[in-house]
Amino acid sequence: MSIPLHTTISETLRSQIEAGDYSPGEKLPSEHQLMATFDVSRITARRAIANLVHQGLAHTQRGKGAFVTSKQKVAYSLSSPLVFLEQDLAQKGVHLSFENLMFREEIPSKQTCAILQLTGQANIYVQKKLLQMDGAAGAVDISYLLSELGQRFAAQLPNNMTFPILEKNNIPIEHISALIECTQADYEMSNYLEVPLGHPLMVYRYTAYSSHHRPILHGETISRGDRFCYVLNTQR
Amino acid sequence: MSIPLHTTISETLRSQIEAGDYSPGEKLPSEHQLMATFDVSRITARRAIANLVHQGLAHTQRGKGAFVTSKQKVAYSLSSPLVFLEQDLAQKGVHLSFENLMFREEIPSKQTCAILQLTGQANIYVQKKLLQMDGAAGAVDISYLLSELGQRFAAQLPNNMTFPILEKNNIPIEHISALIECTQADYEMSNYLEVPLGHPLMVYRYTAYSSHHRPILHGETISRGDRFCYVLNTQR
DNA sequence: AGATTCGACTTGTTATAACAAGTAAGTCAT
DNA sequence: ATGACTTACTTGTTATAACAAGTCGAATCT
Repeated sequence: MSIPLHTTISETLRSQIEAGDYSPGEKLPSEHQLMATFDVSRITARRAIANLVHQGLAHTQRGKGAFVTSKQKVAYSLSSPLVFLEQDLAQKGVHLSFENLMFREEIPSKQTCAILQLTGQANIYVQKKLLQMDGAAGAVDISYLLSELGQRFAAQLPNNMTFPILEKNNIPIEHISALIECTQADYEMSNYLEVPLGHPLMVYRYTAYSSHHRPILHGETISRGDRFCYVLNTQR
Repeated sequence: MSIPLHTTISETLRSQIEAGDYSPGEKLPSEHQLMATFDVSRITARRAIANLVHQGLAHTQRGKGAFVTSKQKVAYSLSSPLVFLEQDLAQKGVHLSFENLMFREEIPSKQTCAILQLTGQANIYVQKKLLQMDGAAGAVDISYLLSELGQRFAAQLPNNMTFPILEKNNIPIEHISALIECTQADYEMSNYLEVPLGHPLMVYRYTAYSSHHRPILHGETISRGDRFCYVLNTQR
């Protein structure tokens, strides 16, 4: 069984990257250079570069070229006691900032009603924030908050992360139930996070409970898989 | 600014998938059908399908066609008390089996030495297993075990998961330190896990400690991002 | 009834080609 | 020194084309 040409070329380039011939951030040969070097068509050269992009080893920019990706993940701790994202990243020398994309009251979906244990005709507040790490888009946080809390802190929430505001106002989070999965960037997320379509994303889907096991906040943090990871410790 | 044709087509197909026009497992229109429907070249039709594949919405098979992916993730619990993978999945009606790919003694890397706190010229046992869920490849587990444990349980370990063997032999795991990240499948992993190149994978990288905080096992479980997720509960 | 073959359909690979759109460096005018 | 313009290089989009390799169902043979 023969190996496709585009695979041969991309594996050659990968070996060169891994051997240190190309450093993170360094420009890879252009499509024309690859055509000449390997005596192939442009479509084959492009496919080889696309293979590297699909493996997260390179990224391309129209008019500029293809570059080796810079690998630098920030680890967020999931262990007890809860540490807030901003503080956790600040300890690691990463500046977290964010852009408020949405903050409004709306009718919750049935699923959100179930998760937040809402009765009657209660509304919720939905927030959407684009989190930037050292100025570069890193994650999108979408969350749903009990209406009474959304109203109460409407002035503060669009400009702050939610957990610290609750903490400051004597609404401490006692317990978080969460799921971690990875997905692939669709067009919406690829635009927000400045990644190619299909880029791996980590989703931290959480429900936060205050005292008496009351769910008050539900949401998900969708972060770039190449920029973010989670660490945790489990005791018997 | 105009939207590329291939994006228009793939977004149309995506809407149809999400509207239920195509059920999970159902065949999508062939490239020729898309060419006729949208009056485009084959390369544009192929690119539209590739967009869906990159988003995890479809998968293709040469000679057969393109199919809507079946979304079914298995959640593995990371919470205390530790539950072993086999039992956890069995409770969810998923049969876990595995194929032993490697079990041998070797000289550890410097990194593995540091993690397992090895002194002198100690060796370790490396194991590689392909985990199958209901017969389909779901994860690859690669782990490094203290040499004395590898030797002692050499007959049992290739045919069993490691944690239960240690438990049965009074070497209980007291604490696990772990990192969760996602990556993209390279050629090796795409072959093992039967996914396209670049498919998102979840990596659970762990170090397990026995009594007296002694690290005895280090490894990583690399699982298909479309088949697997983690759930956890965090208390204050 | 089962095995084999064949034809049609399907995706995968590789080629040539033209034009669009973005970037960067050099040149020129102010 | 700065801004505008030009040129060259780069990736992105879309087209046509041919052949390879896999799948499936129908027809034929044993």
